[in-house]
This record gives sequence, structure tokens and C-alpha cells, in this order.
Amino acid sequence: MRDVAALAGVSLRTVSRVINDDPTVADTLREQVRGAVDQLHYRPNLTATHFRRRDGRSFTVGLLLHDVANPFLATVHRAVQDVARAHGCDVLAASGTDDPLREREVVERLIARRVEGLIIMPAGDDHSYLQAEQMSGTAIVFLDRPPAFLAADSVLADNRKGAAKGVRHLLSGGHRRIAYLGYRQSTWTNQQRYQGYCAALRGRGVALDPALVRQDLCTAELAEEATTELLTRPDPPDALFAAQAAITIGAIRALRSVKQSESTALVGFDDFNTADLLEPGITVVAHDPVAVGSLATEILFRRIEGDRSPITEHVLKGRLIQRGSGEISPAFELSR
Amino acid sequence: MRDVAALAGVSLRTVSRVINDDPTVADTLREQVRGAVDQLHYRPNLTATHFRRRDGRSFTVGLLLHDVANPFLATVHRAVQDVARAHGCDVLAASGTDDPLREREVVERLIARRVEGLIIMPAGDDHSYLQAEQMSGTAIVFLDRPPAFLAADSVLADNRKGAAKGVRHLLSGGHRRIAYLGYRQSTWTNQQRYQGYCAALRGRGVALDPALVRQDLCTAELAEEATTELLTRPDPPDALFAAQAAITIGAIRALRSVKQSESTALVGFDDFNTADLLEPGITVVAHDPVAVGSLATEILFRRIEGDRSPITEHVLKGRLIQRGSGEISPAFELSR
DNA sequence: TTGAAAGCGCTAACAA
DNA sequence: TTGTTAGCGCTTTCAA
Repeated sequence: MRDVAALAGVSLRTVSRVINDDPTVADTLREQVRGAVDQLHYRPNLTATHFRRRDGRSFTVGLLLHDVANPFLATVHRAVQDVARAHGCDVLAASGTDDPLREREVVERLIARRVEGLIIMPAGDDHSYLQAEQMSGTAIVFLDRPPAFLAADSVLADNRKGAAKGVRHLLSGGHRRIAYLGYRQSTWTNQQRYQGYCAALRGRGVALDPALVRQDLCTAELAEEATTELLTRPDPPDALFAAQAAITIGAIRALRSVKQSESTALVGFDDFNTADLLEPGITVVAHDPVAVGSLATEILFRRIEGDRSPITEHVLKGRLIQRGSGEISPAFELSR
Repeated sequence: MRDVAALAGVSLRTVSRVINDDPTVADTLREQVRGAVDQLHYRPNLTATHFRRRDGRSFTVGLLLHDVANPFLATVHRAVQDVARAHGCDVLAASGTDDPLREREVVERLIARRVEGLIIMPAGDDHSYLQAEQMSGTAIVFLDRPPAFLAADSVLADNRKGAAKGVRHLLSGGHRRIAYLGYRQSTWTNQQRYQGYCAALRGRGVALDPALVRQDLCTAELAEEATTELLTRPDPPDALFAAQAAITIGAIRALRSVKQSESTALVGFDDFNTADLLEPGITVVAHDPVAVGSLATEILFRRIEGDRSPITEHVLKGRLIQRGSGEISPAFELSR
């Protein structure tokens, strides 16, 4: 910038004004400065700008997701980008892989970069470490799971109700032996979904059979194995509820391998690409990733822009999409 | 940091040394400083660090993709993150949506942030605007498409050969009337894939029939429409080659709607989730997104770390995955 | 081993 | 309308 000022024969201040489109600059000077900028290939240094600005704006928001490669989260990410862009901000995204230590490490780093706001899909159970940061003015919104030991906005899926809706759909179809295929038992979302499963059964007076519950199916492979084992038992379930898209896919593979995809009902939590193209189509309780990402980011920018209204917890409703797999009737069994 | 120094009763320099794990600090002082840091909830300001550093390191690399929500690109993104992380860098990712103007705008912005390196999946046809930046030391690697009017490393898929491989597979199966379902005709990758299609036909002495070529199918919906139209013509193709995953999915929908998914062969360029679960399984020419992202990022960091060896163009080979749809035989026709 | 002081590129307050 | 000067939070040079 100094070089530009020297070449244009003006002061730093004038160059700064031209760069920032300050109207109080004479047209001739503006042209001179623009010329010098082009000639020297000058690029303003956003880092220095942020550094000096009184308002501390860094034009950056941080986004911590379990995995940017997860199709659902990738779409959330895109929605966050689009809203952030509309507010003149870029997104620094990181993948946290479900590890509380890593969550903290990544978040500390984003804070060190002085992001204006932080959207966090948390892994840990204690977010009090963010208190100081929140106090000092960084906006924070939680995604997918609510914060613990911290007051902050959150955007959640209706895990409990959504799961219950899916399980009730199977119950209404006449199923009584409905298996629950869950993921990491320690996660809040899985706990919620499991509660929804239990509540739905209870609501219809169906006893919970622990033999039909499988937890900690963290990969599609584990889900496939567990489901195969479940389906080849002497007293198999007549329907499956999969608590997550990856588990749903594992369950489909298992159903195919034991040739029961046409006879055992399946409802999955979360939609996935091509679920409608499978045979049978996969019935799911779907949440809209664009809505999740957009809403979280809009709340974030409202806070950044000074909104001091009470903390909110937004719960997005899941929609049951019937495609066939959830509408399979239980087989008639003589023993009943 | 000043406050920390004051509280610990040492100079700024000493605090800086402790923060940066400089060994030349007495243990007692180190403890004092650490105590003050905790007490004041001090967080180093990475922006200021970058700003002042002689080597100009910003610990950030920029990544421009068409769309971070695209499943293939999302996995590329994750691979980039992982490698960057291993090098102590975060990733500032942006979506460019195939627009040259936007590409340039986003790239300029990343440059303004003084990223250490830039991985670009380009939309435009002229990258000479990056010359000044490259001169001044920013590493640049191109993804998916090579740069134009700029000498820079690139990591590409073997579009031409990969497409030819897929089309040859159909030819070997006895198909002669193979349709080409392409996307934006103006894109380099589509041109390459189309050339591969043409070359494969020519190689087997099959005349190119323009009536079987459909370009500019930019969405799955357009692909579905075009394919339906093609399949319901008087003289329909007996096999389809889809140049992109979204087109493949559109083509599958079309095949289903006219009840020809068991009789018309289909090979797609690029794999997609659950392609193996469809009926029939979808035969594709697949490229590994993790390999693409990792390789590009490793090259980037080699350059950042001073590698001055000649520019390279890495071409990753596609792998034909046979799942059924590409192995359907042409229907026996009396007219032949 | 530690400290004092300069300065990175820019903006903000104030003066002209 | 334009210029001068100070200083953001840190690293670096140089001296103690």
C-alpha cells in the first residue's frame, strides 16, 4: 500500500479510502490510485485490515462438523457458506470426527483466528470452556446437539419425536417385533432417538425386547453384521428401525444378503441419496440439511449483528417419507 | 499478551517465547507465564502472529470447489483437510458453482487473506490473473481441470481414457447404438469425456450417430427427460453412457419409468453411494476422491515447503466397476 | 537467559 | 478533501 501511495503521489490514507470505496475522494485522485494499484498488482491484505479494525471483524466464521464428507453435513456446509457469503463472510470448516478433545482443539484454533462466529456440531459434554469467548463477543450456535454448561442458541432435529414417528409407522403397519439399530450409545442424538423408539413402543403397549436392540453400530459394516445376526436368529424381528443413514445402508445390505428385503420392514432416520431408487424404496424420517445450515447461520449473524434476545432452541421437524420398505406387512406366522 | 506479561512480571518477549515453546526460557518463568495465561483466559491471536511473521505463514490454505455439497467433492474436501491438518494448516473452502466470474472473485478473496496455498477447481478459461500471486510465492494446484495461461501443477482424472474405457466395455458387450449423455458442453472435462466416447467408437469401427448424443444435461432432471425422450424414439439406443454421476442417476430414473432398466445397458462416469445396491447394480468408471484430494494437497505443501521442481500434471486412472447395468446384452433384433 | 524497541499493513482519530 | 500520526498484537533484531 505504501508503494501504491508513493507511485500515485498521495498519502496512505487516500489509498485506504480508495480501496474502501470512501466517497470523499476526488475523482482524479481515485483514478491515479486505481492506476497505481493495477500497475503494482497490489492486493489488499485482509489480515492486516481485520487486525487493525476497531470492530475486530475478520469476515470469517468457523464451522465444526463431524465430517465435511458426510453427505448430509456437506449440504449443511454448503448452506452455511451461502448464508455467510451473503453476509460477506467466508467459512473456515473443520471436521471433528466425534472426538471431544479434537472438538476443543479445533475450536480453540478457530478462536485463535478470531472468527466472528462459530457454528459447532459438538462431540464433548462440557462447553464451559467457551464461556470466556462468548463473553468477549463471539457468537456461537450449536448444531445437531445442544450445548452443555453453556447458554447458546441451537438448531436441532426432533430426534425423539422423529424416531417415534418412524417406529409408530411400523407399529401401525402391524409390526410388533421392531429392532432398534443404534450408533454410538454415548451420543446425545442416539440417546434421544432410542428414547423415541422406546416411547413409541410404550405408547402402543408393546413391550421392549432388549434382544432386539443393537447399539454402537458406528460403521455401515458393523450395522450390516449386527443386522444379519439379528435376522438369522431363531426369533427374528419383523421390522427394523435404523437410527442413522449409514446404519440404514448397512441394514439394507444385510436384508439383501439374507433375502429378506421384501419381507422385513425398514424405516431409517435421515434420508440419503437414491433411497427412492432402491427396491423397495427406503422409507425414512427425513430432515432438511439446507434448513438446518441456513437457520443456524442466520441465527449466528443475527447475534453477530447485535441481537441480544433470549437464547433459542430450534427444533426442526422430521418428515416421514413412505417409499415402500416401511410399508411391508409383517409375515403371517402360525405361532401367533 | 501485554496483560499476561504484566501479570507474570516479565517482558512481552518472554511471553512470546513461552507461547511458542521456545526452550530458552527458565522453568520458573515458564510456569509463571502459564499461570497468567490461564488466569486471564489468554488466547493467542493467530491473525496477529501471521501478520507479523517474517515468513508470512498464515496457516491457511484456500480450496475452491464447484460445490462442497457434491458427494465426490465433499470427500475431496475431507482429504484436503486431513493433509492440511497434518501440516498445521486449516482450510478455507468456497463453492464456485461453475462461474468464471465467481471463481475469480473467490480466489481474489482467498489471496487477500494471504493463504499459503490455493487448490482450485477452475471454472474459467484464463488463469493469467494468478501470475502475480504465483510469482509472489503462493503455491497453486489445479484440480479436475488444468490451468489455462498459467504454469501450475494439476491433478486430473483420465477423463478421455476413462470414458473410452466405459464405452469400450459396452462395445465389447455387443452394443453398437450407445448414447452419450453429457453435461455442460463448454466444460473441459465434458469435452474430454466426449472425445473418449468418440475415440472408443472409432476404435471399433462404429459410426458416431449424432442422434444419440445429448449435451448440456446440467441437472438430474434434465438428464432424465433427455433419456426418456431418447428411449421412446423409434430407433432407441441399446446402451447409455452417462458422463457424470448426477446424469447417471437421472438416466436410471428414466430407465425405470420406461421399464427398460433390465434391458438397456448403462455405464456411468464417476461412482456414487449405493450404486451397488440398485437393481441392477450400476457399472461405473470410478475415480478415488480421497486420492485426488490427498495428492493435490501433498503437491501443494511440497511447493509451499520450497519444492521448485518442474510443473507436473498428475492423471489419476479410472477403474471400471462392473455391477450389472453395464453387462446387459443388447436385445436381439430381427432387423439386424 | 531475558528485555527494549522497532515494525508488519492497515485503519482511526485528528489536524490541516 | 487530504495528510499526519498512532497503534492493533505479535515477532524479530539487537543489546544487556
